[in-house]
This record gives sequence, C-alpha cells and structure tokens, in this order.
Amino acid sequence: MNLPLHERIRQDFETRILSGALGPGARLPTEQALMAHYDCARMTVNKALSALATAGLVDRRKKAGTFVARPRVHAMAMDIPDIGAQVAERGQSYRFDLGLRRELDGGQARPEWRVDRTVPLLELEGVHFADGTPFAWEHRFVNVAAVPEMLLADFTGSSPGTWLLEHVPWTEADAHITATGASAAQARALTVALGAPCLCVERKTWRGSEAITYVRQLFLAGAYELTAHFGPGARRDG
Amino acid sequence: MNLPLHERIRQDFETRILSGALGPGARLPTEQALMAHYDCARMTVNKALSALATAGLVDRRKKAGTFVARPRVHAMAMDIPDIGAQVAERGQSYRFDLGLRRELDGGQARPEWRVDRTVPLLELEGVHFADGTPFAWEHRFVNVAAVPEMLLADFTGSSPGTWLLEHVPWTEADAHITATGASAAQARALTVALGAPCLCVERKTWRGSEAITYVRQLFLAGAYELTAHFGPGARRDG
DNA sequence: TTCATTTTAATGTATAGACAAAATGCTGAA
DNA sequence: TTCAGCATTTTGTCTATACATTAAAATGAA
Repeated sequence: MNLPLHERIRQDFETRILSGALGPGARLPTEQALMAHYDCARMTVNKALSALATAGLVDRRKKAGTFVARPRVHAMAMDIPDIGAQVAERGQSYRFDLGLRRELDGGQARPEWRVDRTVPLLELEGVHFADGTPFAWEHRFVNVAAVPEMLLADFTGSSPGTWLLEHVPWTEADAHITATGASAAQARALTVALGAPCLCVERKTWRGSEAITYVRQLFLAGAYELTAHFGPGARRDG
Repeated sequence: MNLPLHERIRQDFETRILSGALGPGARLPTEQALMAHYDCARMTVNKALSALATAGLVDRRKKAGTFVARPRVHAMAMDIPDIGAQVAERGQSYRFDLGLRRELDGGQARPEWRVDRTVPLLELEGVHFADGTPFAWEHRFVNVAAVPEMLLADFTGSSPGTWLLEHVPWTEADAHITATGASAAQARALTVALGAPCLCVERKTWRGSEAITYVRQLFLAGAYELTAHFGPGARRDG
C-alpha cells in the first residue's frame, strides 16, 4: 500500500515513540532536518508533526523544537450501556419499578444540577430489577421543556434512561463515578443492609447547550461493572 | 484575540454543527465556495475542514463533498489520571508505602492475568496516602521482561504507577470498574472497617502485544472519583 | 431499459516560498 | 553578578499552484 508521505513520516515517529525508542522528553529532528532526510517540502513534514501534536504524542515549542510528550492523562473509552439491554443480554428478565414521579421546576432542583428557575422538571426515582432481584436504584431529573413527550411516557417496565436514549440522543455528557454506602432509603429499596457498598454513577447530559437530564444511579457491588478500553484493536481477553 | 484564519473557519462550522444549525447529513460548502467566502487560499480552508474530519465532526468524500457526521458511539472518554499528580493538584502531600515486594514468574500470576509461565514478574502491594491519610490500596504485577529497569526502581515515596507511566507508555489497556467492600487485609491497610465501600479499578495494560502490568486498586469511597466526558468541548460546570 | 464507459467535480497530496510569532540563548550594560 | 534587550532559531500560518485520486454524474452502446 502506498501511503502518503506525510502519513509515512507520522507513522515513523509514532512507532518510535510508542515502542519507547524515543522516550518522553526526547527531541525530534527539526523540520529542516526532516525535509532533508525525506527529501520533501517543509509543509509535508509540518503536516506529519502537527498531526502527532494534535494526537498528544508530541509537544511543539517555537525555537525549542518538537519533543515526545510525557504521557499523563490517558483517556480511555468507557462503555455506557443501556441497563435494560445489558440485563437482557445476560439472559435475565428486566423490570423497572417507578417509586416516585413528581413535576417541579428548576428552582427545586438538586444543587448538583443548576438549571434556570423557570425550567419545568420531572423528577423520577425507581429501582432496576434483574430476574426479580433489585440491583440498581436511580434518581433522575429531566428537563421537560427539552423533552415534553416525557410527561406522557410510561415507565412501568422500561426505564427512563432507555426511553431518553431512544428519544433524545445527547451530544454531550459528564459522568462521575464513585463508590458509596447505601443510605437508609436506598438500602430499603434495594433490600440490602445499610451502608452496603455500591457503585455510584452520576451523569449530566446536554443536547447542544440545553441541559437534558441529571441522574444518580447506585449499583449493588457485584451486580454491575463498567468497562473501559484504550487502544487500537478490540477488547482482549488476556 | 486574533485567531488564525483556519482556526476561525473551523470554529465557525464547529459552532454551527454543535448548535444543530447544521444537522447530521447536512452538506458543507465546497472548498472553492469557502475560499471565495473567506477570501483565502484553498489550503487554509482545507486545513480547517480536515481538522473537523479528524475530530469526527464531518465526513469528507471526494467528488461528493463534506457532510456533518452522524453522532458517534455511546462511549465516553474516561480520564485515567496519575494518582500522585492528582493528590498534589489538590494541594495535599502524597506518599506511597510499599508493603510487599516479591519476584516471581508467570506461573504464579493471578488467574485474572494470564501470562506465559517463563515470564519474570514483580509483585507489588502498597498503600497511597494523601496528607498522611491512607486512601487507596493497590496490588500489582509487572512483567519485568518488558521493563527490566523496574527491578532497580525505588518505590518509597512515589508509586509504581507513576514510575511506569513515565517509563513505559502503554498503547493498549482494559479496565473494569466496580464497587466492593474492603477485605480484612485491605481494611487493615486502609485503617477502615471491614466491608467499607471502595471503588475498585482493575486494569491490564499492554505495549504493543506485550503485557506490561496488571493492577487492582481500591479507593476509599469519598476519597476518589473517576470522571468521564463525552462530547466536543471541554468539561462543563453546570 | 440497463450496463459499461467517460467525464467531471470534489477532495487529497505535495511544492516552494514568504512572513509572523515566540522562546531560547547571547550580549552588553549597570 | 544580574538583568534587560537583542539576535537567531524553530515552529506557525498562509499563498498560489500543480497534479493525483475518487466517486458521482453524464453519456453511450447493447
């Protein structure tokens, strides 16, 4: 296969960096040196090195040169599966029990989620079941100005998350993942002991600049796990 | 602020795409049209549109044109920060206490991590402290055939994770995130009660096809959180 | 019609040159 | 010595042009 020259140059250095031949802090040749080495124009070299800089593999500083970046915050791709679909995939039956449904407005929202006072909200609280056993609890606020159809939706059986995913694809989201002990109310809903360890996922989603929903989900330890992967290929077993 | 022209063009369209003004499938003007509109050379326009393509916001097809891409997979980018750096960032002092250090081989590795019997391994177990208080426990196996310098490294103070990150950038990784209660040994190391809720991160990393390390980390609930983000811009506050 | 072929409009790659911007490192003055 | 200012190196941006590549669209033959 005949790769473009700028791509070949880029890969040459990517390989050397990832293999460790060029360690963090190592200086790459100047563009002048590279255009002599590859016998090409400066723009071609520049394109290759700029791509590496965009990818975060190198840092470029005027006058100083191009240096292999120190690997710091590696971002991994985390799967955010639909709870119901995931349970069904394991061959278990899925159910969602709605415990609380209330209409309110932005002024009464949780401090974690700041929305305008005038925004109409829907508050939902419920429990997810797998084969009749509760395994997750969730508390959610939805901006019904953004999703008016939600007021008519029925959540006996399928979860609000599934409904939202199908009706309002989000464009932006923030998630915080922590561990926590179940509170009294949560422990009762999940029929576990007070303080039982749970995985807590807190998520805010937007469509464009419009806040869509804020949700706090508690998963019983052992009943759920998040997976993340970084790298070129698919998941491995190892 | 005087942004470069190619960056201004890029942002113009990024804004229009993210706001929904240009929906998925919408066609952007041709490079010819844009160089007329912005009164610049084609390379400048090309740089802007190529950047959008690299970012996944648009698809470009020869002869057909440039089109707004359909929203991508439901995977979020999870930050995997360096523990020590993160503690230091909060203005706290950081320390790592090594509790166990043992050299063994692949045959004695944990079942979760399958490596060849002949591979020499280093087993490490220790506790992370912030301002003198333990907040995380970790148990790690390292393939020292891949990182022989690790046998000489000193982990009194800085953690093996930090050392590895600086010396062996990985190219591939798998992570599993769960909640769990602290075991007797873990509870003792972290000076908490048996069964105290913890966030458990289990990670395997490779460089190329070579397994580098397997680590299981337990973070005390409340002392640590993972964040993930999906979407174009930076993190929001909302 | 239907299929194969040619045309053509769009992006992809590359060149050579010019000037801008920035940070390092040198030089000279206090 | 130390600090300020200057020169130089290196990357950043942009232009104008050329040819390559690809796939849509038009064309023509069966």
